Amino acid sequence: MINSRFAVAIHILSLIASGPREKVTSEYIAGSVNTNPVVIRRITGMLKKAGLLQSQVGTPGAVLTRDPVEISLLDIYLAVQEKEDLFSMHENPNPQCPVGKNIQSALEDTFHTAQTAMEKELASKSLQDIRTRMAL
Amino acid sequence: MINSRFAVAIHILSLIASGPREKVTSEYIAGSVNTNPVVIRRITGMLKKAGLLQSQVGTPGAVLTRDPVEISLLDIYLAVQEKEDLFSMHENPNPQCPVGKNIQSALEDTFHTAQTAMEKELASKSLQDIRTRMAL
DNA sequence: ACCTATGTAACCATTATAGTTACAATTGGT
DNA sequence: ACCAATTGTAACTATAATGGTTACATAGGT
Repeated sequence: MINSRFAVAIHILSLIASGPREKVTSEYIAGSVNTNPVVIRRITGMLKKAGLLQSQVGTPGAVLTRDPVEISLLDIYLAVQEKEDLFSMHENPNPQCPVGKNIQSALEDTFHTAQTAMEKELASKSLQDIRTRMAL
Repeated sequence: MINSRFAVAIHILSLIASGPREKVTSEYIAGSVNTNPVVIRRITGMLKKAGLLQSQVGTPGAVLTRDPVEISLLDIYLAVQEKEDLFSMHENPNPQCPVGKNIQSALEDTFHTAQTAMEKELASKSLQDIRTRMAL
């Protein structure tokens, strides 16, 4: 199961896209998400590192670096996910066994295809699409 | 990240599809997967509950209930996944806030679409496809 | 100077996962 | 009838990821 950072990140970016900068502090966002401000700042840090927003110590709030139409859900997803593989493999299957020897390469390709199908779907939706769905 | 039970389950079913029944004991499978026999029996239990294989206390091994061509990777995936949602949501966003109020329903649909894209890909591949890739 | 906010580090509680030990129940061979 | 082997589970452990929390250094705005 994919962690809730993705959902929270979309929530955060939606707020930043809407509010005036000074309003969307980590404190304020935390109030909307219903969590601790540090959790927000942690995720904000990931989004910043990915180049999706800008912020500064001492200056309240944050701003998007580009238009919500230009931010795909895949951009957001990749920003907050540390593992780049969606599926896990078991380590060290027995190479003496025909199945153990070949299972990994066989699965690698299949897993990659499935992951790509999901990511393609995320790539086709923008932050603005989500905002529109919320009637913002 | 999706747990390795899925990969192990495919491994297990591949062995059962190949070997003669008496040979593919949990002990033998564990040797190929490189783990503990109980881990194998645990996953085998899930696959059995999903109707993908048959086994009996006292009788070594297991058999598939249908042809590998008729077992999709989605069947296997669903058999070993307990949560049916791929994406997590944050609980209790603030209903006083326009975003907090609408984020969940907005994401629900989007997440569902992305998950479906991935599952559709898994549904299009069979256990036999994997076996073929392993040259079995 | 003072207040407020960001950015991090450090720590904790909870949960999922995989591995392990132990054992009851059942089958088949002798 | 007995024994060995095997499945099916329960229970426990270790590890890692996650989210929440406290604490604090740093920077801006008044």
